[in-house]
Amino acid sequence: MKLISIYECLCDPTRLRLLHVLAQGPLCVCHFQAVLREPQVKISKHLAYLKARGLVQCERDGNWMVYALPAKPSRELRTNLACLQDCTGEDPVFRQDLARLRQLAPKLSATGPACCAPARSR
Amino acid sequence: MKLISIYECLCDPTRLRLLHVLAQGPLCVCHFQAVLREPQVKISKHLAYLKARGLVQCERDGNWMVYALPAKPSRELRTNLACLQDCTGEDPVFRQDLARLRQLAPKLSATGPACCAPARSR
DNA sequence: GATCTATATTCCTGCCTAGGTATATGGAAG
DNA sequence: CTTCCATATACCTAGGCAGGAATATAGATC
Repeated sequence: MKLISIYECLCDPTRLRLLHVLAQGPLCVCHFQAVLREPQVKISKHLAYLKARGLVQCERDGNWMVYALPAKPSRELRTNLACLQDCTGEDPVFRQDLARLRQLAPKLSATGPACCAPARSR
Repeated sequence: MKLISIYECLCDPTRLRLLHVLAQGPLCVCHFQAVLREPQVKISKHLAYLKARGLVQCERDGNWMVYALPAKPSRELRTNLACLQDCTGEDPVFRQDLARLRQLAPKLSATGPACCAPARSR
């Protein structure tokens, strides 16, 4: 029953925040650290959890790992992610995450979703 | 963060089945036993879990405890229950539960949501 | 090859939960 | 008051997960 693994992913606040932010577009781990203000281990482990259950995909880009929602989400996943977006509107934690993500926006459009990228080939 | 407790409730198969069946209307514990074909302890404990988090309400009717979805569900709960209904369509387990519920229908309309009720005042 | 950086993994501890068995409760009926 | 029925709770065991600290890995740079 695959639905269950979706809900298992959704029943932790950190993972909800990750998915909520990911809905805005792909992101690398260190950007997640900046947006959520949580330690690297915590972020990495929750992303691994999500990946093991197919809620996110990832791709290496140099030193950085860029995470994204699946290109072709299942019907259940699509429905539930939409539902999540629908439920996060008022909560200050989610709003603050988005606010910090927006602060990163200029850097993102310069370098892509991978991080700070001081000396990278693009 | 109340959303989390909703998802905590949704991440167990038995609880999903209970909520799915409850969407059809209130029901007593022994009817749940018949519909899910699960032992009484299991049903009772999961209903208690749901109740503790406000996903169901209950009311005593003689010897029977009748469980129901909240009269005024929060926005998050409403959205997620709708989403759940949307995701359960094809799964054989959920379909079978509904089929067994329908078999109980004549008895239900005779006695109300409380059980077999051999000698009851209505 | 040595080093640095970003990220992943391992190990540990504490907590929560699922499931079962046995037992308790609370109301109805005799 | 005793018995019976439906349901709830206590107790136990095994497993999973969250979080942190320390360490490993993989690619880039020198």
